[in-house]
Amino acid sequence: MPTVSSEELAAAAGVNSAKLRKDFSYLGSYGTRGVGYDVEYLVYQISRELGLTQDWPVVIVGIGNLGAALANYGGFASRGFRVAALIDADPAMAGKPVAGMPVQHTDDLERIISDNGVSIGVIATPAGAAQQVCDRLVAAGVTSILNFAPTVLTVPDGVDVRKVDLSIELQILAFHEQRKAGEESAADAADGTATPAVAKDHRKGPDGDVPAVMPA
Amino acid sequence: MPTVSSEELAAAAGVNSAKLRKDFSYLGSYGTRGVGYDVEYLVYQISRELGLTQDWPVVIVGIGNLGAALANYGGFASRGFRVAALIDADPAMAGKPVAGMPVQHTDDLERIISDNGVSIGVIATPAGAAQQVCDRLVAAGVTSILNFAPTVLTVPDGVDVRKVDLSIELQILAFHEQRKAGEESAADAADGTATPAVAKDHRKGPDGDVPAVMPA
DNA sequence: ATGTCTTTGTGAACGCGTGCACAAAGATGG
DNA sequence: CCATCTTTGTGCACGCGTTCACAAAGACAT
Repeated sequence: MPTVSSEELAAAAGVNSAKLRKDFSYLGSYGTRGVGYDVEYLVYQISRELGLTQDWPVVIVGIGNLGAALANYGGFASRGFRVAALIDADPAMAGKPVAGMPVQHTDDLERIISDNGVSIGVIATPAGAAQQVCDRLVAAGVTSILNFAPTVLTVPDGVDVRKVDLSIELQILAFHEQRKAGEESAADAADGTATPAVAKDHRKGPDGDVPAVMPA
Repeated sequence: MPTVSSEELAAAAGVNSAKLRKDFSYLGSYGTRGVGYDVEYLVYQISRELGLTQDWPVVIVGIGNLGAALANYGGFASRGFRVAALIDADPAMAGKPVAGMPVQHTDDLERIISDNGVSIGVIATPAGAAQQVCDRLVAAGVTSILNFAPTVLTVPDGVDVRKVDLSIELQILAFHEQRKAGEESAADAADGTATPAVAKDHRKGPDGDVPAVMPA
């Protein structure tokens, strides 16, 4: 029976082994003392807890470059997602095959959602259309929305929205890049403002050490 | 002179006003007691600190659907980024206009980087090509890489890499969606495993309450 | 069986970030 | 010029998450 110890996993993931064990204990995963965790059982338990064992039908609305990229993205299928439909407002797109499936027109949005029991929608439309699409998705029964459009969506309680801003990560890189450059010529010529003391190791968290508040 | 108080800003951003003031104090931004912060000056200071006032030339390598989507993305320009070049390995793509600029061939990668003084590169290639592209970017002088390819890149010290996984956000939504469904029929039939005690309000942080360790 | 050795699961301590609360600073009005 | 009022900047305390450290549990050898 192939097993892994928390120590091995922690080293691989770059985290503390105690934290890892504590996390696993929250999930109810049971290892065997003196041996470690049964790999297969552990993978199954974590997958189940994360919802990877379920089949989540999703619709992608807005089949531009980004929508097409998402439709073709291989990572979805392996994580339990199934693209149930591609929807676009452009009649010229209707019927065109993208990622091996025909694009459908926005008119059929409600029917598609309901027929496929879709509860997760992806919005990849231009900013102007996003809120309207969002409202229709929600009205049709979607309760989770992944928003790639550069707008803040308003939704009723009980609906989750996550906004993906493709430029934020780039901005974080630029932030650190700037700091690198500043370290070489140590002084901050501009106006005597001292360089703020921010944690040096910015490879830790997913969002680094960027302040909470940014200008829009 | 238009001003804002930390209280107003905090309410708008949904954070604590003391934290906001403390953050600002780290940036060396000075407000005026009894008045607040001069909006224009504050915006400038924050922009400067985040590197938004600089002009960052970036190259996008891999002009598939995603690369094209990124090239067309409007959010870059407004945040201080300038797409200096689009690069693709496919000779058939060379010269084709995407987002108003001609795609260039990978052969010229080194020259493009050096001519434009590029220090930030975006990789939107298939997984198989990513590491090789990465190595060439780094060798040519790039010190920050935004990786959209589903691979973990290996880079020398001093080079920053940020990986964007388009399915992670979707997975987080599915995780909460699953929980929503589970709350209706309260019991966890499966195997007597108790539902782990995780923070209920998952709309706070950018990465919600998903455990640190996930299967690849 | 009994002892040793490995690794888990977790109570307790530590450290850090958040939020409270207030003194200091400056505006504004009399 | 003084009093009052608003809002900043920050010391301090609290709470939470991470890490330490160890007892308990089980495997494995003798």
